[in-house]
Amino acid sequence: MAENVTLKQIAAELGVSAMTVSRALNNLDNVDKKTKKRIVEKARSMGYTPNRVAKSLVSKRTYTIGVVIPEISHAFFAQVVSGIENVLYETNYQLLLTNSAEKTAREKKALETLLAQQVDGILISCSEETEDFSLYKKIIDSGKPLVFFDRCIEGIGASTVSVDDRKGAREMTQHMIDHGYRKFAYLRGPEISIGKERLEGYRRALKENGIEIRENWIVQSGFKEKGGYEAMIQILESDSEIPRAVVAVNDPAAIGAIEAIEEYGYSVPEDIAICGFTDDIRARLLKCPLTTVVQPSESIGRKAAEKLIKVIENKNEPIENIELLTDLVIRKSCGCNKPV
Amino acid sequence: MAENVTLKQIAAELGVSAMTVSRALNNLDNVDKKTKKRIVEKARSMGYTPNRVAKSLVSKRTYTIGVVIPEISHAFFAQVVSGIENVLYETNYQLLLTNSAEKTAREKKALETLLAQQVDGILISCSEETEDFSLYKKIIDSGKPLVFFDRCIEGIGASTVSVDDRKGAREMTQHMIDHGYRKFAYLRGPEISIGKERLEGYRRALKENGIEIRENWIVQSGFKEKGGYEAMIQILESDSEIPRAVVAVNDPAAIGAIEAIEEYGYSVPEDIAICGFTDDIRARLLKCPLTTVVQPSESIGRKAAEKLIKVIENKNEPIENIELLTDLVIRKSCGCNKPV
DNA sequence: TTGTACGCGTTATCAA
DNA sequence: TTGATAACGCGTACAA
Repeated sequence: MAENVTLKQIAAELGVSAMTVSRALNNLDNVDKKTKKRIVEKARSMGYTPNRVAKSLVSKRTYTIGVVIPEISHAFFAQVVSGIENVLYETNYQLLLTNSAEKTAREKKALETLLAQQVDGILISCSEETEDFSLYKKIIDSGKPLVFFDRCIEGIGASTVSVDDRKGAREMTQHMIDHGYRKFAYLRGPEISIGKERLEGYRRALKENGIEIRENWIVQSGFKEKGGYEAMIQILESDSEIPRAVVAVNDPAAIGAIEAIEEYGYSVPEDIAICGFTDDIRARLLKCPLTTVVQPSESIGRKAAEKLIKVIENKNEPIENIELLTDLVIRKSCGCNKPV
Repeated sequence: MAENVTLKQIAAELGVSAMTVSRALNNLDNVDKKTKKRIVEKARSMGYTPNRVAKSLVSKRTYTIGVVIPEISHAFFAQVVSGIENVLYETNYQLLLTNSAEKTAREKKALETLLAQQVDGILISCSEETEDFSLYKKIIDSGKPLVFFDRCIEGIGASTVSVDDRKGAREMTQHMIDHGYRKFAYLRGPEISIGKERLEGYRRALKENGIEIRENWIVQSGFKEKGGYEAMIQILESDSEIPRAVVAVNDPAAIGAIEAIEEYGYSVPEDIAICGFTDDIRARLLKCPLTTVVQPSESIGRKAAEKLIKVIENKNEPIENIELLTDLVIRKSCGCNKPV
């Protein structure tokens, strides 16, 4: 295969030095107009493309951003990535995408590879499994720019971009309370930022309204359909009673739970009202459209990428915890247009 | 910030040469066991990470694959990327993701950047807009491994991985014909591979059954909801008659068309039956679930990545046009469980 | 205006 | 078993 054309080759063809070619092609200094013209034309005709690898080795900049997400095929993350990509396109950075598949080990490997690749910065949304933050800390302490998005670790020296999960969950729960529900269950996510924050929002809302918090109705569901399904079954079988309303950590979990509810012969929202979080693309299309909390996914990606680039380009950029606002989307699954 | 540790630094600490460190860390040759142990430990304690940029400069390999897709937030492509990512993870390649946003200009820039980055190979699904294949041809002719997926250009020297679109469209249309429909309209995509193939499948099916093909009911819709909506309106207003059945180039177009149909006071499938292509995540969830053709999106990504890696690692790898099979998913929108 | 020398971090090659 | 040297392609610094 035709090897890539190099500065040296162009120089040889033209009988000038490689340096002159470099200068001409980078619009630098004073290069004789005629020489420059010859060089530019020759470069084009030979199909020259600057070798970024060599450039990076010298400049210690790769103009590449590493992104670690827990699951690409999850629509929310796809949209976040889309937001990131748009910013990087505008700013001439490249996107190196890795997937942790929710596994700590895979996330670790991804981060190490990104560092080896000399990415200029890292955007990461933590895997569901990760409990040990020491690797994040090490990277941050080494001075490598890093920004968390969506599933963030605050207080370890990096900026974060997330939605105000606690507030969103609290408002959602409050909405259900306002409608008269009193017997609540909660499908909780793992012990990472958003899981914790949303549960806390749920707890607050109940507490503020003097409603009993049944700990055995706060069940671990993870972030996926299957976990939601299983957690819901656990609740339905745990007691002689069933909850009147369920708040789920996200839409996939809620969708799984609905399946369980219906398998047990109950209907949504007449017997059990339920709401989610995320506004999954499917939420509005369900037989009983899901009430949920919208997260501005594309904006999260944009903001995170913008912040990261600021950090990269200005070492004094302050650490920020950026919170975007959520909105409630009231559909049918919360039963708020029907009597309790 | 703490600069990255280099071989030289480790060597200096240990009083050996950089070369020995390199050998020890790469499990090469004969390195004294004790020396090796000392080196490995030192490397770990100093937090050494090999610099891939420097490695690449020497080896001319980056273990990086560039992917160009038309739209990340499109669920189908997100799944394809997921399939690609899985293969790359298993084979220790990295994924450089770019988005053409369906624009030729952006696609061109993406390809040039990927080449400058010295990716080992390229996976691309053509943008909707692209009509000039000379850049693809130039890249392929230069010997840079490239594999098309989903939206492919055949016959210009690169392998392709796609579904048998023509067959899928033909079967879908045949299914509607079997159910008794005779007055068909078609929402067509752009003039790229899959657009052409599906239209051809549609034409064949009608022809084989001796059904009239109304050219003014074959309308350009593009690949998105908005285009489908507008195309459908054009059909509904073009004539005193309306079609009894509509075959759409993909699900988003069909979804847009359904909106138009309903706005005009018709219902699906009673007045107008419709089917799509892709099995979008929303298809099954629509008020009237959409009959469609399933494409094995994740497999497309896997196969394309696997083929590309074979091409990279074996220069004699033959050019193939890999076709994956589609399946019909009969839901309600084709009206096949109701009288015509 | 143009050229030379050198270094970025790694590996291949040949010598010790 | 280990080391010295050169090379990958480019850009900085200095010299001509």
